[in-house]
Parts: sequence; structure tokens; C-alpha cells
Amino acid sequence: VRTYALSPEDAAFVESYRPGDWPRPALTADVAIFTVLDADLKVLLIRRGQPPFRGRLALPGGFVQVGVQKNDQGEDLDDAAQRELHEETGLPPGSAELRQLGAYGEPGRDPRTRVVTVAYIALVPSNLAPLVRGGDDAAEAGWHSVAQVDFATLAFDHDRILHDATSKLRADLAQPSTAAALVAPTFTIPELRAVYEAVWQSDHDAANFRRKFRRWVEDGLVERAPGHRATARKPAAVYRFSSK
Amino acid sequence: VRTYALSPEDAAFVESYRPGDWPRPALTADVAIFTVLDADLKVLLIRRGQPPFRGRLALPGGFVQVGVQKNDQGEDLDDAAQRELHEETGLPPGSAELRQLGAYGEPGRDPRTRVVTVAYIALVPSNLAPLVRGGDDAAEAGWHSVAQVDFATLAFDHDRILHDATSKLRADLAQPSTAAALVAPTFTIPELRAVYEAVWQSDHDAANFRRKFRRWVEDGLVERAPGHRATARKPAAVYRFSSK
DNA sequence: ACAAAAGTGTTAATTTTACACCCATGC
DNA sequence: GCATGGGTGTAAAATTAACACTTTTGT
Repeated sequence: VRTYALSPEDAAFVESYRPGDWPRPALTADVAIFTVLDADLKVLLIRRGQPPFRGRLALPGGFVQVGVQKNDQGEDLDDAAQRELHEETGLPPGSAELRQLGAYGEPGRDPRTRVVTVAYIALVPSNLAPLVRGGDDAAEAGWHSVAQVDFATLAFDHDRILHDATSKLRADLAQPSTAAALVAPTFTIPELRAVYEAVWQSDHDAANFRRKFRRWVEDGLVERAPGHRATARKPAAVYRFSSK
Repeated sequence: VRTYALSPEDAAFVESYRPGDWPRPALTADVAIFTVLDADLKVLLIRRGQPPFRGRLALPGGFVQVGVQKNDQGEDLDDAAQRELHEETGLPPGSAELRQLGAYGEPGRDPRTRVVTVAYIALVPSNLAPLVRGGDDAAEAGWHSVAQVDFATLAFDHDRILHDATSKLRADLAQPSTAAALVAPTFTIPELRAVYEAVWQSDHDAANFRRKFRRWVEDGLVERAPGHRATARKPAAVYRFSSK
């Protein structure tokens, strides 16, 4: 909660201020929760149990707790998104990275009343993806392959939000830190490459990817971790992102 | 205004829906209006005439017109920003490009009540910058060199918003379309380079910039315009961005 | 031994970066 | 003519891209 050193004039003004009764919008936080599972980019969608759009798939989201008093103005947007993420996945807070996507406030986007939604992107590390449960509320939540989602049938304007979210995710992946948020704490080079291929939906030359990765190691961005992976034919070396 | 083909169930539900009285936040649109003037990146700031933060500099902004009825939900966020831009600069609508920056809703960021601000970036072409008037409301508006703004004294959390806006502007400049929005309709290569140097606050090698520019011409992104510029010692060739 | 995936090497094409230098014009 | 800034040329370094090849393991 931000506080200011108010001038005496401002303090008096704020004290005497009474919220006017201009119409105000409802405020929600929706989250596009991504992960990479089975070398495929997935997004968590819920099936709506209540109208409007009952039965349709939608991004998880909910109302932001708002207070209008000076001293208790309610919950931060980021916290609301974090809460939504926790409620829908059961993952402990802090286990996924959240980034704001933007605000969606077009009139009519919710048929009931004016709603402004602040959309977020959440990145769930691959190793935690299988742990997500159905979600607290009755609505069933599950991973859906982004490539196979029928955008036209999503509730509200979630087609646009999901489209924007995947675009931003792809762009953000240019930063290694984005990939870091999607892989397990320790990973092999081929596993990391699979993240890129899943998000970009295109193959990456293994040798060239390796070269890029080598630079990250030289820059101290990533480092060897002990052990080898047991699964593959030839065991791959294990790495982890350095703790900055 | 977006409309949906609602199912009968949804239509009935929406009809019977009455807005609950959970607390709702106030909603504003603030705009970081940028231009390049005298080879320097400028931002339009107003001096607040009313508390809170009377006398402090702030980004122009105002309340978004909100309706809570089903059929009249009020004004789009983009339109509110456009309106604010027009009111503060006097420029005809459409003469500057608007891009959403993001939502700012931290509790306490406005000492009066909970306010969610959707921040925008506006790009004013260099040739129009000298035309902006003081602004409609009494508050005086004027161009300020971004490099010389004292962020610590800005009103509200506008220090953070302006910081984020300049960061995004710099990143967006990687796209030629961003530079296109900041230069006059016709321009010389050195003039365009000045835009980059102003935004990045660093010199660009003229020869290398020229080479990059040459590629844009080959890609049909930009084309020769008739005439030469009369000002400089040696008259520079004039170009314009192709109309896509 | 052999298939499959990890890992290495080589080379061309392209882009980036850093300079040296020529050229046209207003004064 | 000459200073100034527009415009051209060159070359090393770094990155990107494509592809052939070797190595190591479980079965």
C-alpha cells in the first residue's frame, strides 16, 4: 500500500473528501495461466457453471476486493491475480510468476454491467503443472492445449485476451528469464529447448540452440547442476538458472 | 461496443441482473504524451490546480465515463484516452497514436479513494508538437524534457508510470512503426536518426543508421518523397513511410 | 549391434560495430 | 575556399542459420 507525505492542505482535503456517486465500473482480475506439459503449451481454462456463458470455457478470474475508504482501499491488483491463481491451481503462492498483460474495458464486454478486467499472465514451471487440482469452486479447471482451443467459443472477450497473452508470451520468451519461469528448477538443454518449441510452435535447431545456451553459461546466467537425467537414451547434463 | 449472440438462458439472466453494491473503484485514463522537439524527448505535463498534489506536475488524465446499465455502459478506455489527449493538446483526434501501457491500481495510490488508472502512451509527430496549446482546463500544460523531469515531485504514482512509459517507448522503438509515429509525415534520414537519439539518449553512428534505413527502403517500408530539405548545409533527401 | 537422442564441428550468410573518407552546399 | 553536415566505402567481429557428423547409452 503506497502512502505519501501529504501537504497540510492535501491532508485536510483528503479528510473532507467524500466519494462522489459517479458510476464506477466493476473490477476483475483474469489470469492466463500457462505451462508447458508434454512439449505442448497449455493454458488453464475453467468451464463456467453460472450464466452468463454457462458451459463455456473461460479464463479463471474474479472480482478484485475493493475498498473506498481512505484507509482501507482493498486489495492490490497483483494480489488479486495471485489469489485467483492460488484458488484455481492450488499451488502455493509464489510458485508461479505473474506479469500484467493489460486492461480490458470495452463497453459491452460483459453483458451485465460495465466491467474492467486487468488481465495477467502466469507462468507455471513444468514440474508443478501436473500438481494442479481442479480448483476450489465447483467449476472444473483443466489444462488445454493452446493450439487446440476453439477461440470462438470462449466466454466474454477471452478470445482476444488469450490471443494477446500468447503473443506477449512469445515476445517475452526472447528474455531467458521467461523461459526460466516455465522450466523446472533443474533442467536439461533439450528440456529447455522443448519449452521454446512449444511456445513458438516451431522447431529449433538443436545445435544452434545449444550455442545460444552456451553463451548464457559463459555470462553466468545459468550453471551446471549435479547429476544427470536418467530417462533418455543418453543421459543429458542438468543445469539450473543462477540465483542472479 | 461489443455485443454477443447470447443464449436464451443468458439473455434472461442478463435481463434479471441487478448490479450488486459491492464497492467499485474509480476509473481514470492517464496519458504520457511524448514528442521529439529540438532533438530532445519531451513529455506533456500539467501543473495541478486542485488538491491533492496542488502545484505538482502530473500526467494529464481524467475520469472515464462509466455507465452501469446493460445498454449504456459508457465510454471505451481508448476513447477516454483519446479525449484526454485532445482536451490537453488541442490536436484533432487521430493526429497522434495511442498505445495502452497498463493498469495501475495499487491501494493508496490516490489518497482520496480507490482509483484504478489505465495508463496510455501517446506519440505526437514532431511537426505537430509546436501546435499544442495550454489545454482546456485552467491547468497549464507544457512540454518538459524527460531527462530533466524531477520524478520525485510528480503527483500520485506518476513517477512510476512515466518511468514505465519511457521504458516501453524505448523498447517499442525497435519497430519502425513507432519511429514513424514520432516524425513528421515527410522527413530526412538525419531527422529520423535524431528521434532515435532523443529517445535512447545516445548517439547513433550515422553511416550504420543509414544502412538500416536502406533496408527499410528495400523492404518497401519507406519511400522517397519529392523535394529536398532547404535548411541544412547540404540539402538532405526527403522520405516518407509507405501507406502500408 | 543398433536405434535414438545427446553433443560437436564447419561453413556461409547476415547483421552489428567502428572508422576513414568523399561530396555538395551556404556562407 | 572552407567548414559543416550529408552521403559512401571498407573491414573486423559477432550473430544467425543450415547441415553433416560423432558419442553415449538402454534395450
